[in-house]
Amino acid sequence: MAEVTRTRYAPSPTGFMHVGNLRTALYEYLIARGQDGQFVLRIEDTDQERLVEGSVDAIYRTLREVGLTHDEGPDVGGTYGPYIQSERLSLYGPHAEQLVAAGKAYYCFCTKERLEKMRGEGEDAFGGYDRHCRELDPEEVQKNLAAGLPYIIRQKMPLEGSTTFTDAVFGTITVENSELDDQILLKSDGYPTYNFANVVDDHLMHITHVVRGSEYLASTPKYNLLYEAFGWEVPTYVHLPLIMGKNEDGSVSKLSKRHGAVSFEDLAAQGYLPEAIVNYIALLGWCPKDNREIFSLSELEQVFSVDGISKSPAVFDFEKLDWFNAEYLRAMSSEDFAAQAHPYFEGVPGAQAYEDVLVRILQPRVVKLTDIPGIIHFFKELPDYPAELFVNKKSKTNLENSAEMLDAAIPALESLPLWSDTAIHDAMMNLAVEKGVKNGTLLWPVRIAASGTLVTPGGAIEILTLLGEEEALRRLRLGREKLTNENGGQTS
RNA sequence: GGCUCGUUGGUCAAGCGGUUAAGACUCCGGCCUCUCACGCCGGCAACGGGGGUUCGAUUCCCCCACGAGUCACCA
Repeated sequence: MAEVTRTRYAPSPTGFMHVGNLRTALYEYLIARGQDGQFVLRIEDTDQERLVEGSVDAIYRTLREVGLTHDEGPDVGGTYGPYIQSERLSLYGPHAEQLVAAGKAYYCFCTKERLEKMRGEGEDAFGGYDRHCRELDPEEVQKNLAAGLPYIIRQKMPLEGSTTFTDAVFGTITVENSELDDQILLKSDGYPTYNFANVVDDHLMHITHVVRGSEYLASTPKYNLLYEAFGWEVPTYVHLPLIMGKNEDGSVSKLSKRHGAVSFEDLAAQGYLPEAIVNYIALLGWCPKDNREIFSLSELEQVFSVDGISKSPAVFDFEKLDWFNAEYLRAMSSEDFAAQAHPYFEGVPGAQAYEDVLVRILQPRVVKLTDIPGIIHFFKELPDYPAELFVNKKSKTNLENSAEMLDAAIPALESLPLWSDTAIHDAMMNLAVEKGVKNGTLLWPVRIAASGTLVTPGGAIEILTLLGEEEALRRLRLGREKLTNENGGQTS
C-alpha cells in the first residue's frame, strides 16, 4: 500500500503553546518528514467559550520560530481545507445525522441539570449518562423536535463486548464497551464535540497517523467505534508519554501553568534558544538508537523513529534545559554569539572597542543570554567591596603584598603606549617576573581592584582591557587607597 | 471510586534471558588556570515488593504496592 503518511497538529486556540503541545507537534512533524509525508495544521476552535484572542497567531509564530513548517493549514491552504473547524461547521451536522439515520446515534433532549444530577458531586462525580433518550419513541422525538426543544446527538455505544486497538507505542489496549458513555457528537449549539470533529476531519483530511498525548489513551476506543460506525479506516495511533512537572511537595503531575514557565513563549522570554528547546523536548520521551543528545531539527528528521518513544512519563527538568542552552550558546560562532548577545552589552565601557574580548569571556560561561546583564554589571559600576577580597591563599596574597603589587602595576600600566589586551598581558607577565612572584600574586589584587568582585568572568587582563585605561587606573588607585586605609594609614 | 497505562540512580534514559546494569544532566573530587567558567580526568548514585517460568531473570507471566492519566454539551 503506497499510502502517503499524513500527520496533523490540531491545537485549540486557548492560550500560548504549551511545551507538551510543542513536543506533540514536533513528533508529528518528524514522523511526516521522516517518511516524505505531509504535516498538516488544523485549528480546533469548536469551544467558543474558551477561545483566547491572539492564540492562533501565537501558534503560527511558535511553529515558525522552531522551524516546524506545515504543508497544509489555514494560512497556506491545501486541498482538504478549510483548516479551521469553525469554518467547517456545515460538515459535522450531516455526518451526525447520517449516523442517526443509520441507527447508530440518537437525539437526546436531556437537560444539563439532569445530567449534572446524574454525574454526582465532588469526589463522586463519576456518574455516566443513563441512556434515557437512547430508545425514545420516534414519535416523541419528532414531537420534541417540532416543539423546538434543544437537543444533542449522542452515539450509541455497544452495550456488551469490548473494543481493542493497537497503539504504536503502548501496544494492544482493550476496554470493555460497558465502560464507554454514549458520547456526544453534536452539542446543542450545533457545534461538534472535539471527539467528533476530530474523527470527521482526520478522515476527510486523510490523516494516517494520529499522534497525541497519552491522556487520550483511555478514550481511544470511543474514537474507533466512531470510525467503525462510519465504516472508515482507523488511523495508526501514536500516543506519547506525558510530560510532567514537579510540584511544590515533590509529587509530579501533568505539566501545567502552575509549574511555572511552560509555554514556548515563556521559555523564549527567559532566554532559552528555540533550537535548545526543541532539542531538549525531542529527548523528553524519545531516545535515539545511539544515545546521542545534540540534534538539529534536520538531524532529528533523519533519525527520529516511533520505536524510540518511551511509555513512561518524563519530568521536565530545567537544569537539563540549561545545559542544552549553554551547549548551543558555546557551539555558536563568535560572530553569531556577538550578534545575539550584543543587545545585552549596554553600559560596558569597552564593549564597542573590545567586543571580541567581551564575547571571549562571556560565551563559555553564559547559560542564557539573559544572564549577561547580571554577569557584567561590575563593568558598569565598581561595587563597594571589603579589603579582605585582596587576601587569597592560593595566590599567596595578603593586604601587604597586594598593596605592593598595585604600586608596581599602576605605573607599569600608566606607561603603556597602547591600551590593548596583548600589551597589558605582556606588561603584567614581565612585571611578575621582575618582582619574582607567581602570576597569581600580581594578578589577583589587580583583578580585585579592577572589579571589586571575588568571582568574575574573565581575568584581570581582560577586565582591564574592557574598562579602558582611564577607568581601569582609577579603580586600581582606589583599590590601593583602600589597602592604605586598611593598614591603619601606614604607607609603604 | 471504576477503567487505562506506567514503574532502571534526584532527573532524562540505554537495556529487549547470561552485561563489572551504558550514557547525559545535577552533585563531589582532581587537572588546567590570574578568580570563575569552559575543557579534560575521576567519583557518588538505580533495576518498587512477592510469587512463578527457566540452568539462568532488570528483561517473560501473575499478584501486590506505588505513581500517573481518564471518567464534561473541554479539548
